[in-house]
Amino acid sequence: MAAKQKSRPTYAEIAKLAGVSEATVSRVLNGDTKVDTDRIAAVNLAVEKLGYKKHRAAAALASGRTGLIAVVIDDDLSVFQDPFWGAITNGISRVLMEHEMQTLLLVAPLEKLDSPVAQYLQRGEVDGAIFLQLHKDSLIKLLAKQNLPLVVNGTPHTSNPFSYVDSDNAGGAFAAVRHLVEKGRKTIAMITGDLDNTAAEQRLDGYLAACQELGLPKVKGLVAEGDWSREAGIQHAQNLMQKHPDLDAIFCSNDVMALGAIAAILEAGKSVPEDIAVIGFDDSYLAQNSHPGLTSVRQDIVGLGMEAANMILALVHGDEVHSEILPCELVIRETA
Amino acid sequence: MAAKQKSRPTYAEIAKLAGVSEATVSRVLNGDTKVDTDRIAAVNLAVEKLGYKKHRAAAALASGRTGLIAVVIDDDLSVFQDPFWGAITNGISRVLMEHEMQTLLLVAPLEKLDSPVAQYLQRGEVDGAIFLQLHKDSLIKLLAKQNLPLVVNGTPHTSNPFSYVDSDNAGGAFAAVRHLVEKGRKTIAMITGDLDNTAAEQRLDGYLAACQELGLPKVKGLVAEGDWSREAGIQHAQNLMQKHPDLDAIFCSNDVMALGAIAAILEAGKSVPEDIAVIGFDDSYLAQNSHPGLTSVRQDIVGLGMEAANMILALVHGDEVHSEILPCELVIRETA
DNA sequence: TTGTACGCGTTATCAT
DNA sequence: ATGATAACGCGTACAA
Repeated sequence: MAAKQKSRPTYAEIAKLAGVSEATVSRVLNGDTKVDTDRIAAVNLAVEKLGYKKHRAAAALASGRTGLIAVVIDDDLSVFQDPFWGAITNGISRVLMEHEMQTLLLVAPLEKLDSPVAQYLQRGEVDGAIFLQLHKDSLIKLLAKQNLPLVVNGTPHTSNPFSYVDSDNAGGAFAAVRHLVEKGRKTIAMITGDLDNTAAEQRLDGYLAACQELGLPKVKGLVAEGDWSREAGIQHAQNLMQKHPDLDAIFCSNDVMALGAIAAILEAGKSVPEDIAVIGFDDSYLAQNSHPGLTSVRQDIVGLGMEAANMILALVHGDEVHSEILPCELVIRETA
Repeated sequence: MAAKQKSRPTYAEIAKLAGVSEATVSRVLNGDTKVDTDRIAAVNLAVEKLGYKKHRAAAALASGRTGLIAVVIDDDLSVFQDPFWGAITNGISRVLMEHEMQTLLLVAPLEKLDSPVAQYLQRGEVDGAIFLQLHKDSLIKLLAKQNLPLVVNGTPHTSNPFSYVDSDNAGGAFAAVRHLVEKGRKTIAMITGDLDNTAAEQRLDGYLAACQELGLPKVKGLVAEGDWSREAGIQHAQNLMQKHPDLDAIFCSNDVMALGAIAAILEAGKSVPEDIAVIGFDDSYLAQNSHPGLTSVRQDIVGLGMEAANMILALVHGDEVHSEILPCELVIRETA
């Protein structure tokens, strides 16, 4: 054994110093109201004096609660690059720490129901789990059955009663199109994300709703399904320009495709935004550092994380929660 | 089966099923060699049959080891956007999971020695810690004194014997300058990062070494100290172009400043790379999605994480480790 | 090599 | 409201 730790104070010492029983110490430290005021003070004083900190393993063993919340990321390539995870995890972690809970990071493929992560979650080693970018609902259905508190980032496919947080994707898309219309654009195309994805779907819905409500003429072939990649942005922008010579705006479901589209437009000898305006989605690092500056729909990613954390805390506490939709904000730069 | 709380199997049940004592079960499950082969088999069979998984809290309480490694991120704004931490954390997590260890994420400001994170780490609630992007060495000095296994990402300022992982910043910078020279560039400037930062320092060293070894004429004022920001890239590029009309290349200490420099160059009516070549550092998302494509020095970020994890595992195990420097690779695109 | 027995620090139940 | 005291599940001296 690596002998090292000078042994920490325990309830026994606090109890002795405060002149109460260990049970009372426990009550005070766990916020039990039915304790005499003087004794509460005495215990707190002793805690202070001894520099006592609760031993989490012992508490976990006795109570069955670990003080750990899992943040689960389905391990695919996007994780390596997308700053989204950093921001949302930051928001989660911040809130959890305020509540003396810790963030356990689980990054692994989730395809199978018997994957290491799936097993781990079923083992009761965390008090709850927050899923980021869930590809399939099967795992969370299983976990929900086992009464593990769950929060999902992004609208789930199923209408099952999962609590989730999400951005107002439709609203953000609507705002983008409205801005384009206000700028006098008439022929506005959209390059969507992978439409298996609910966010992509919602952004398309927002675009379609805006087109209709704002009285844009219905033109066929203005919507192209992309896959979030730069290449998709390039390809679809080229196609759209060919088929619609009067095209004067493209709304893209993320910034990467928007930058691809801009590259294609410039390559074709047209200018942005003079000839064709472009709006992206996410207001990512990319948008902020692009030249010309990319107009984009900002999500409050840290806010999503904080909401998710608050929800999981409520669920762990046994409270009811309702899903949260956070508003988006259009950040106007030079491309639209 | 309508039992609602299917309580998990414990040593008692395994012991009974395998016909051995609980102590023997413990020995088998912890890899003690001095156990009869037949009994090992019997225990393993029972474990399999019962679907037993160790209760980590109980093990932690009894052994003093938690099975948790903290990944500590000094909470500043960069965390929100920089994809670096996602990649490195991914590498860490992957390796730890293979060894049945979990990744505990600690994101908070570390300025003070008595910050919540600092206290947490001193409380023995993790078996070790990996520090990402450490600004000051004071905290790790304190923790090292308390024998907490530590690994730092990035070269520490102090020459204290901290184990660390880092990219070969100097080597990467050297390769960038060599590439520029090979392309016929004569007047190569550098915009550094904040030189308090060891990575920025090392990249500058690599640049200076290359200038000397490759026989570039010594010109004053070709090095500008930036602060990693886009604005720094813009400003310094403007200054450099003014002061050095024959400037034909700029090497930047990160991609953000490189993109800022490119924007400034284009704004000044010059072309990239025809008039002035630009190389960044990190080969980030930004470089990969920029237009024109940014030539940049790639770090093996996931590799850094994996190395860090392997090192901390060795340290926890009581082994000696030596710091690791991973090579960088120049990714050539259009700007140089 | 194996088993006994106790300890780890906290929580929760049960009397009082 | 308070205090004994029994779990919680595992690790490990010590004995055999």
